[in-house]
Amino acid sequence: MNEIEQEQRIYAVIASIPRGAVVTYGQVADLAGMPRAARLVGRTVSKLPGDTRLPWHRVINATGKISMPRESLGFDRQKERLQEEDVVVTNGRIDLKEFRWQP
DNA sequence: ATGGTGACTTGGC
DNA sequence: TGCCAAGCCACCA
Repeated sequence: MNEIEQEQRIYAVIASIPRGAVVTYGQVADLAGMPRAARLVGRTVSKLPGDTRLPWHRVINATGKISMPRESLGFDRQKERLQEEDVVVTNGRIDLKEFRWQP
């Protein structure tokens, strides 16, 4: 599959994440049929246009943390969006046991 | 070609 | 929990 096709798959997976739930980059990769491509997912997400409708904020890393510097603008943006949909974020961390989405 | 760099993950201590 | 080393994928200087 080509680049665009990979992006489309990743977008589709992210778009399917229900409100109030989160998934890890690796999980997105798996669901998109691209195991071990977590980094690709991270890179793809980082290049999303600022006005995208995709719920990219529901994607976090395997340790349950927001993958961005705590002081960054993006960090705050993601945190706000998550809390807005009742996802508990403490110290940039989310409890995967409770909020991880399992299709 | 070659080494460095991420919005990553896993295993070990 | 936290830090590290390796493995991993795509990109770029």
